[in-house]
Amino acid sequence: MSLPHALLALLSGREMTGYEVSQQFGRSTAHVWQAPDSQIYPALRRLAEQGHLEVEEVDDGGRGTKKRYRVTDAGLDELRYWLASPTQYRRQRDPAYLKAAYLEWAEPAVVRELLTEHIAFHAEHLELLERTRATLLDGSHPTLARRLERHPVAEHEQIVAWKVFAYDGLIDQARTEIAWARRGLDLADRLAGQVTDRVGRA
Amino acid sequence: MSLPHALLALLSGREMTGYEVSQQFGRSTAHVWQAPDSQIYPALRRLAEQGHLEVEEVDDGGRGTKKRYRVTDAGLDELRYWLASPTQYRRQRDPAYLKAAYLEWAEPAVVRELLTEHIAFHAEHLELLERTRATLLDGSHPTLARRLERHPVAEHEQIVAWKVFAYDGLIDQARTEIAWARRGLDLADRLAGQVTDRVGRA
DNA sequence: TTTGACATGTAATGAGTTACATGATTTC
DNA sequence: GAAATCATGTAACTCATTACATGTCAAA
Repeated sequence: MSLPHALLALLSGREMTGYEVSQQFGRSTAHVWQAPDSQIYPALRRLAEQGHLEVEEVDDGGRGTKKRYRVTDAGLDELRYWLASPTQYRRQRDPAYLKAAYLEWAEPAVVRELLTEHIAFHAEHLELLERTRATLLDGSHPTLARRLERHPVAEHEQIVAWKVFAYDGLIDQARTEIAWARRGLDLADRLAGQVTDRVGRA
Repeated sequence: MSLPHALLALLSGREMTGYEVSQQFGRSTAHVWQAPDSQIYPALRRLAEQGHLEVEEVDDGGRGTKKRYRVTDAGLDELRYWLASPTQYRRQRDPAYLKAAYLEWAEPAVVRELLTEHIAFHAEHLELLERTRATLLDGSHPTLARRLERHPVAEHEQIVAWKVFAYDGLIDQARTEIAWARRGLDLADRLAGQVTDRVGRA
């Protein structure tokens, strides 16, 4: 149930239209919380109904109207309340680890493909995370830059530091996954070697 | 959509009643895939309807009947098919990391509590994982022991190795989380120190 | 005698996914 | 002329969660 809080957190940086929010959810916020448009637009409407967001209808030059959302004081209170309430850890559900525990049912080729794809997936993710982390530090992250404008300079270091901290954790996670899958490939080789040995001796 | 596959994987070790399955989902399988009873019983029924499981009604001495489920050949095929199909990586949705990225909105005391709880949660989890890993290696893991009985000795090492591999990954994940949150506590101290400095100088 | 294990679910609700709908404008 | 971007959703469905329901038996 954190989607509304993810939206409040994102909009705490600056006001945005629904479309901009959905764009951010495809870029920066996506690293910690992903959601499709079909969840975002209704969630924004509900937050507005609850008074956590303020809506302004903006004319969009002939092609209809767009809605600009701004966090209200009640919305900021809700954000702080959520940060202070106990974190709801989600149930463990990891398809890759579930598969890993039962790899005795898979052919060696399947095992290798699975682990290779695990590495590829997280390597790509890792690269993206590292690139984004760099933009946080060199000031070229547009959403962060706009966020900082609204805060006194004394607070900037703190704001940046927590964002970098979050990315550091995600980067560590990705590296952990890659290292694990590499050890899995080594294990696959060892197990294959043993089978070969037995066949050779027979 | 991996719950049915988690059930097939678990039942590939030996036949079980619905209750035993739900017990295992509270113990060994839970580390990679958790589900409540209300999901497990209907899922077992659906797997039986699809022919992936075989049901046997067992009289339970006066107190009704229980159902014993056994994986069919079609069920094993489905398990192998699932292992070979591309892993569906789930959308990133981590409340702890979402909070971390916006900790500038939280009081220092809230930050510390959050990170301390993150450490406690994963430390407890880690301990459980390490204890379970040990039982896999010393032969005292009951579900694994029963699974091995049904396989030739030559395959035992392989079966155990993949289970241990999965646990090793989960253990690394838990350690990564703990290390990350510890660095967060250091960061909180550093940021608090700076505020104190400024106040001191003023 | 009450607690916990055994045994199997249903019902209501909420969260999340996939596919689709619509139409303008800008860029290649 | 086609593709991408802007802009906002609905509808149908599946998956997951929480709470509840029901009754027996064994052990403390």
